[in-house]
Amino acid sequence: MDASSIISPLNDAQRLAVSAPSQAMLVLAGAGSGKTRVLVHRIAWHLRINRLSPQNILAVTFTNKAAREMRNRVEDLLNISARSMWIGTFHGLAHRLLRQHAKQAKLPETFQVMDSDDQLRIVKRLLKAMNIDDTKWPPKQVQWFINAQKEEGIRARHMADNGDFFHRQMLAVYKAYEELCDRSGLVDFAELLLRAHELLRDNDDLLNFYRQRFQQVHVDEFQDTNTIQYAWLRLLTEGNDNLFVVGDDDQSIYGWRGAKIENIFSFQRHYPGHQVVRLEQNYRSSGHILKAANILIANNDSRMGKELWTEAGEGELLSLYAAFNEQDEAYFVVEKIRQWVRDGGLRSDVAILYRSNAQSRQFEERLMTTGTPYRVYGGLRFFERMEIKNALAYLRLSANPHDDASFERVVNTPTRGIGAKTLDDMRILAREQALSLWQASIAMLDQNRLPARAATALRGFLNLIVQLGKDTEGFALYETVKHVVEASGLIDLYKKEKQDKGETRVENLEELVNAAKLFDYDSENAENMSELDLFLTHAALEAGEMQADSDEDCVQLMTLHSAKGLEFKLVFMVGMEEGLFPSQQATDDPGRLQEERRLCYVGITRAMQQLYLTYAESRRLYGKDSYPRPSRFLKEIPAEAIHEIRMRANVSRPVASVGTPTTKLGSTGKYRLGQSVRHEKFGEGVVLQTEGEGEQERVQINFRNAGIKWLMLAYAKLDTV
DNA sequence: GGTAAACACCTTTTT
DNA sequence: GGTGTTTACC
Repeated sequence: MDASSIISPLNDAQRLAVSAPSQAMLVLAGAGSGKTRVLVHRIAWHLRINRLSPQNILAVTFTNKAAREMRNRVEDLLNISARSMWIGTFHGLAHRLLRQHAKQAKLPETFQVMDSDDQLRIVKRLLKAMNIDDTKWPPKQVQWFINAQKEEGIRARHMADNGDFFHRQMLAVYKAYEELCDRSGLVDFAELLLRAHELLRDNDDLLNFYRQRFQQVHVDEFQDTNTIQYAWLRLLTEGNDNLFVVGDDDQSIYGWRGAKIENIFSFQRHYPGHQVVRLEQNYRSSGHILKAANILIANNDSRMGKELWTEAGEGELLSLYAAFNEQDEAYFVVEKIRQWVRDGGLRSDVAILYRSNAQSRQFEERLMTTGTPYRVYGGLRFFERMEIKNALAYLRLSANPHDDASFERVVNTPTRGIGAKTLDDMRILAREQALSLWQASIAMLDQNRLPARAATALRGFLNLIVQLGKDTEGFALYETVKHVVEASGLIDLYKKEKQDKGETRVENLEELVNAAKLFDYDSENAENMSELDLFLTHAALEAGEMQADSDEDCVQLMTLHSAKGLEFKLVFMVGMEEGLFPSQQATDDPGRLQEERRLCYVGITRAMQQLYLTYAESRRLYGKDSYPRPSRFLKEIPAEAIHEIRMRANVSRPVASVGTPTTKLGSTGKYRLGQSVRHEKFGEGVVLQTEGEGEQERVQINFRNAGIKWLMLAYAKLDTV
């Protein structure tokens, strides 16, 4: 393979980025402009043209999926094995560094990664143990505080008491949390990054080794990096100017979880010799869609600046539909989808995108009643399920009994008579003497500090854990897992649970055994971890798919956030209302509002062929009726790119469109605009207007099947739905 | 220790 | 209004 074959499938801007000499490079890649392609070809360029070995390449992404894709595409393009190339997520790579240099990182060899659920449990427990009021210091907020500090590289010992009691308590918990994690050999997600940073920062020889090894460093989705991630990248590359970052400031939608869009600006300061390349040619969407996206995002300030264009034609106009309420909205959307399918379209080419998960319900119901297959993204993932986490806790305990998080989790699951009192005493002892719960239990048993019954129960548990380890010696991984889920009593526990739920739990545990069987133990990259350790790490670092992939052709339902990076021929952006999108909390903060606008930009640019925007003039929100105004983003999209859809009955709507909604109430107040009603003969419908009073009061109703009718309230038999 | 009632919550999410 | 979590009670 020569230069031309790496370069020829690229456009001018892509080519410029891929073939540039080694230097700091910022590639501003608009939506659908081929950013992954540029990364992959850039790596190929280094390997083939600059004759770098795969070991000299580092490539960092945010998700395992993106890492896998990049690796596969490099392998496909060059027809090589990219195994020895460090491609992975920030967390995955940090973990790898820590495993390899556990000692220098001041970690026990057996350290385990915990997920945010484990972390939250630990915080809750600490609050209780420290007698801190969890209404004034909510566990979630404490967790957030700890992670935010770590992401800024700040440890508890770096923080001064600023005299504020609230802050002092936070700090105290942070400190206790760090101690507990150290004692238990537990590392949370933020800790992976922070410790990997400290490891390189404090060990010159290590740092030099890796700086020499990684001759080219590539970063995907650079706009999503947080402080510590960027600091880590700088350690590895500053002075060498070998940092190649790809990102899009207009698609930065994770500021709320610590992503620093400013890193893009800092990059330009920190790497003065850098070059900027803009990828603006879009290969995804048609003209009107791009125009809408461009004009919308132009309302933001302090952008790097970028305008998408396409060689494809104008395409179809965007469509705007004003629904009466959320049911009508769902009805409309699903009808359009059915039409699409009738016209030969695939359901999997269709996405319904919403701002918040709660909005999915209406659409699910409608899809269900029409028998349209669909798939909802989000929710619990495989390794996050309770039964799976319980099974993993047993496995972790048998590998490392000092893992307090796992100990707490299963000490009394299934119930074995170890009650709150016993545990409380144990926690106090553990805290006072800085012991793990495991050590504390042994101490209490040795000192006969427990009533006979509790002592027997606790001894039983300790023996069980030890026995699990002994029994499974020499077992294959899946045999170990199988033995543990059975011998721990988990299978029996869930078999007894009420039919439906228990059954799926047992199935999931069986699936876990299966996952262990399929687990690909890559001993080369194992960093002297056992297969079990590696499996447990895999479970924490990669929580797995949301649900089993069905091969059925499904309509895709997801939040705007999870749609990032995906594309669909037909897209519905629903709930385009003030208070929903942009969300209420964002409306009074210009910074957050701009992030909402970027989110809208992300949504629009998901659409390849057709984009529908919908909003409801009335919506039940938290059990109350609301009459939201249409989203400001609708007004920002140029009118000439939008086609406004009229009602199905083809009657001009009684309600004002974009602007103030008519919220005139009928005199009875019973039939409000947008109210769903049922009529004996005409079926279900929606109230459009009311007029008159008392005997003369009439309502206009749009019946789903019978069309629009005026009915006298005095005679019509109407029920509210 | 398991269930039912009371209660708080209510963006977005990956590792 | 719907859901998940804590509390109260048997």
